[in-house]
Amino acid sequence: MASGQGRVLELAVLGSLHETPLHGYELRKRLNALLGMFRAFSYGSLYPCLRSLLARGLIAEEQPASTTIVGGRSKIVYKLTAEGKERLQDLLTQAGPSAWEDESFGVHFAFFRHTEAEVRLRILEGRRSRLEERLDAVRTALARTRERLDSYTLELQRHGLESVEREVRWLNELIATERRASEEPGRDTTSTDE
Amino acid sequence: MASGQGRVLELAVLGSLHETPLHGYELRKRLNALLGMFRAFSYGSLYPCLRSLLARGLIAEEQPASTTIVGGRSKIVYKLTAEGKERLQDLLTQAGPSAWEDESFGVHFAFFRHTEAEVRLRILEGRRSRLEERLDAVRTALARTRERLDSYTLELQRHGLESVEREVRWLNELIATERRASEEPGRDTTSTDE
DNA sequence: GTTAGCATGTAAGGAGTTACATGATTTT
DNA sequence: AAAATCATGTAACTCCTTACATGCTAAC
Repeated sequence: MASGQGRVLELAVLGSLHETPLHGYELRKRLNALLGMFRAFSYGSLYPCLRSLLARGLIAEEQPASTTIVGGRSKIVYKLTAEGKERLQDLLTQAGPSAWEDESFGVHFAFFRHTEAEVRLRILEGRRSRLEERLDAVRTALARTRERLDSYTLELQRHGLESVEREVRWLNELIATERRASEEPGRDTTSTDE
Repeated sequence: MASGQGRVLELAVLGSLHETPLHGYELRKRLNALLGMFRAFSYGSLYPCLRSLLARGLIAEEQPASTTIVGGRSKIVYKLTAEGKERLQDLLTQAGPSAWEDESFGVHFAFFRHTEAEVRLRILEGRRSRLEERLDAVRTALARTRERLDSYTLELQRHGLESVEREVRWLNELIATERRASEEPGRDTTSTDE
């Protein structure tokens, strides 16, 4: 009964609108260009989400200042309200499973430049432990296996392990970079918008 | 109204039970060991799926021949019926989007040794085109982008592209291997069970 | 003039998760 | 004797997709 649409899509929408006002159709294209490698949203989820956000006062329709008014059913351009910005900050501050699970990590990462350095670090580390747990679980299960596995199963395991290991190494680099940046007294990386 | 649970889980269950009869709890562990890098199933989906399969006559309870009968609520070991084997073959023969999308590809691949060589090839090629479409879409969208992207967004794009490109290369190798095997007049790889 | 793409929306349903409820069995 | 883990199951809920319905506008 929270509101209808999920937090991942909500974050994606609020985050995108924070950069620039957009209408639904283009918003979806942006999102799918930004996150296309990880997930894709359909109109059937986007429009209801926009409605919900509008009803909750987190976004508002922007008056088209002498542009794109052609008549009939035109674009509805949405922009973030003050409450929407607050809500966005709130979502971006949450460093928990809801930030580092498969479905959500990409979206959270995509808006890292609006996220505090501390939170960024905790999310990256959280994701890394999540993946390492998974590696452990599969590796120990594999070690306990009595029967010989066929070549396809083995290949799938090998490829899966390798992919996850690669992501762990990627995270290691990102974490190291974050640490270096936060210890460095020079220029700040805590890119503040506004 | 098809039956309740989805085809992916159904395939995973039928495929596992084809190797050896199992009870729900262990079935889940097997599945999550086999597919743990790609997805994980919970009991809340597994048990209803088993009930549905039982009701449809695709699996049956195995009589515990003088073993593991302790009293009260014991293990319920399921085995594949003749209809279940047919259904499994049916599912394994379907080479369409339902076989090469993200959620299903891993499961289909995991049981490739029960799949005909021709179907294997079409699934691998289908997955490859799917990923290439995705690459194209994201790359052209990226090329059309006017604004400069921040470093996190760029890093996400770079990592995403690289991961997908890696999977495409992996698929290329697998496809080449399949082709070589099918042209080779020597020993067959069309591993028939039974 | 018709296909393709832009633009918005809804209803129904699919596929699974979470949280709960229950109890046996093994390990510490 | 407490804690962990084995074992089965259900109800409510989440989140998203598919398919549909509608109409405008640009390109060919």
